[in-house]
Amino acid sequence: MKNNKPKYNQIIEAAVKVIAENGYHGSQVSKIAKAAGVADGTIYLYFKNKEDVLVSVFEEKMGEFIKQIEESTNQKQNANEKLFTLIKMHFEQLSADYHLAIVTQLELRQSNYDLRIQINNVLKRYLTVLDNILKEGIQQQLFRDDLTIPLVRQMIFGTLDEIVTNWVMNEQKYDLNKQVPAVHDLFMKGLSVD
Amino acid sequence: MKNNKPKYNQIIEAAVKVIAENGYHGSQVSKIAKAAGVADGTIYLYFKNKEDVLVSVFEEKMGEFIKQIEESTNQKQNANEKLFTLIKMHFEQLSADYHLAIVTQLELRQSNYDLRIQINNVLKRYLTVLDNILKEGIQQQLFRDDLTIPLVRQMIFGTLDEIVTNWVMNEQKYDLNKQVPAVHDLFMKGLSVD
Amino acid sequence: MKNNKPKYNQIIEAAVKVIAENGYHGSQVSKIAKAAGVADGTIYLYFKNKEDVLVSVFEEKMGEFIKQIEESTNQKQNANEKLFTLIKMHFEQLSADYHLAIVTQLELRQSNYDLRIQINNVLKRYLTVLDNILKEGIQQQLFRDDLTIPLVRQMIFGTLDEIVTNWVMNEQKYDLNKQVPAVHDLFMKGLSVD
Amino acid sequence: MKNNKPKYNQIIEAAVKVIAENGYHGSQVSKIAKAAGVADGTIYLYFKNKEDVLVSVFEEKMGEFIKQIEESTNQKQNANEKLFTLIKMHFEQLSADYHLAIVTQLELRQSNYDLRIQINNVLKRYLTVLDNILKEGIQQQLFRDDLTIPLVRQMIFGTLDEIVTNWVMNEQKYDLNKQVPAVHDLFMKGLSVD
DNA sequence: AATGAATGAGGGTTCATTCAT
DNA sequence: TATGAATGAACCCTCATTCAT
Repeated sequence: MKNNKPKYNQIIEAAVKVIAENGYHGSQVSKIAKAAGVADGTIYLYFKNKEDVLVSVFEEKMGEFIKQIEESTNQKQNANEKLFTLIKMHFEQLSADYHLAIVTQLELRQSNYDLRIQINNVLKRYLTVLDNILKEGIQQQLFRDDLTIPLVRQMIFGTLDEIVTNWVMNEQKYDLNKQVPAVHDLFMKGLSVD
Repeated sequence: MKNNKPKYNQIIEAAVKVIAENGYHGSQVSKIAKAAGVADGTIYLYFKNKEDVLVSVFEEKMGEFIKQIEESTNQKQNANEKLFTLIKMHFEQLSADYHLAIVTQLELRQSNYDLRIQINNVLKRYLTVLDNILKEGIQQQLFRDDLTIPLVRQMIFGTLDEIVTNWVMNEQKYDLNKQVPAVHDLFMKGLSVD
Repeated sequence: MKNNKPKYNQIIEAAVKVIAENGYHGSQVSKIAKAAGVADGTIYLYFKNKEDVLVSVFEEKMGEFIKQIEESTNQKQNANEKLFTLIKMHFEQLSADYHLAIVTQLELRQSNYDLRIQINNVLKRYLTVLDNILKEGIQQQLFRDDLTIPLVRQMIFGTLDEIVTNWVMNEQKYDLNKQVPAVHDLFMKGLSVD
Repeated sequence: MKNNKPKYNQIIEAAVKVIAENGYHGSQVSKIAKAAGVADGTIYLYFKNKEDVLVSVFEEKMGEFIKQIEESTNQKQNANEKLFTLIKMHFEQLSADYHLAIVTQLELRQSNYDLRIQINNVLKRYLTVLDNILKEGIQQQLFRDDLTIPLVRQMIFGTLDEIVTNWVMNEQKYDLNKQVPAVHDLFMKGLSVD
């Protein structure tokens, strides 16, 4: 198992730090290696190439990110609360990890098409969580039954992602966590007065 | 005036085509020049450097994109219809220009931080249009008066952007325009049953 | 005749100014053209190529420089006075023309081998003046008759050139003209005590 | 230590050869690398950039050149003999190294202002040797005590440099070493008959 | 397993020169 | 004569990857 090798994790952690501090294009393999305390060549004993390092960063970090959301939402009984928890956990985790937020929202987006395909694969698990909450909400008659699930999923994910990106680009000046109720309320009630 | 110079436009059009077909990192200056039917050096008579070409592509294309949305929404009387028109025009224009959709949704996002800052400046006009519709809707008592405008704006933009990006990444297999009423409905009514 | 064309001289004068202010490598044809108030292409109506401009600058300016020295030394009766006058005129003329001194001592030396060959041709007239003074001095029994003329010529030219170059590189902080008697004295008497 | 790295010296030697044979402007990094038997990128493991290679060539070669002169003159007892030895060593060393003479006398002078500043710094050691000989000569009452040392230093250096440059530009057709006594004699006795 | 010196392909940009007007 | 827009060849440097030790 990859993850049990200590150097593997050293490299992943170093990569997050280096990318957050130097940007995607300022993160040479040699810089990551140095930050990880290994030789350049050692990177290639644990990763196929540089792209594999970046994908792995995303997989490891987003895997944990999604796992936390899964576990937290599972503890809630109804879809409404689950949605609230998902939003809360999404904002909370990225608020808590300064480096990670920069890396996922800004830097890894500069990767090429192929890398983004792989990133999307990782995100599928997140989208599945969302889909399940939506289905459950409809069954529980908390959500409208005429909703197109993929569309709603895109709305929710697009919104959360946009909000976090804006927050990161504004140098994280305000408290993201305070937005949770308003965002949840917006999803639930929409714009209309009645 | 920049725009009246035919070579300027030739280069812009060539850049869109080359970037759409070769990806951001596969779009060398020489490739763009060849596609535009000019010499490499000619690029530098019209643009400061390669980045300036890319910024200009975005400015010209998104400028027109936003102008169309502004004009169309201005012809509508109430905020509800304006929002509908905005969504419709957003999807319509990107549906209609295969290359442009790829470039704006996928390729230009791979640009570095500085370029993305400039891209965001161009998008401000779009966000202003959105903000004005929202303010108008609240005044007209069509939208709830407890809405946080920046948040709603982020929701709408994030959603539309995510939907278009998904459509492009799915190789534009389905008809984006058919989604307009559902998206509009989603924004208006939210998820709740009542 | 080249010299009667006003544009020819405009370009020469512009070249001296531009090279003095921007250095050899910062003096593009377009910059010289602009300073001369002509179009880039016009340069090529009066000069074969850029190198020809630079050679012509040297020819024109050094031609006048040497002519002044020839005329002044011719008015002196003996070789000793002629040598004194040559040194005086050499320093005087370069002291008086700030731009010219920079161009001849520093910038044109950065030219390539071929250009320097042509520069040396221009300097031959100067060296001939020197040789004649030396021959005359020997005939007049003012100078030792065992002198090797080419060697002495190289000593005198090398010395004057080195002194002026040092003065230019020290940003012309001291008065070059005050050095004339000491330099002349040095040439005449050498280092020995007796 | 730089000098113990074999590649460092390979590159220096290759640079001298390439510059001597192709001229300053014909000496691309790739050409130097090829001549040194290393990859282009290897140059940048040992030198900051191309200019650093050229400065280092001058530092290494002139450093050795000056060291030889220092050691040889130190073995002589009086200033007169030291001056003779300095001239002799100056001519001897450049006579002995065909490539080096071309590089120092012709090609490196085509470098830009910044590089020439650094070259001048290297030469300061040579000028100090000269100054010390002059001071010693005055103390020993072998040289006139009314000499202005900087001026005499400029005369001697300017003369030697001009003589060697002429010899190189004449394709080294005559024996430079035979000139030593005459040059020394000229410095000592000057031009005057008495 | 680990090292790190060495590799070498690849591209944005400048600028002397040309030529249609 | 004069223009100046257009040309396109030329080059330094970076950095992901390899491989002998």
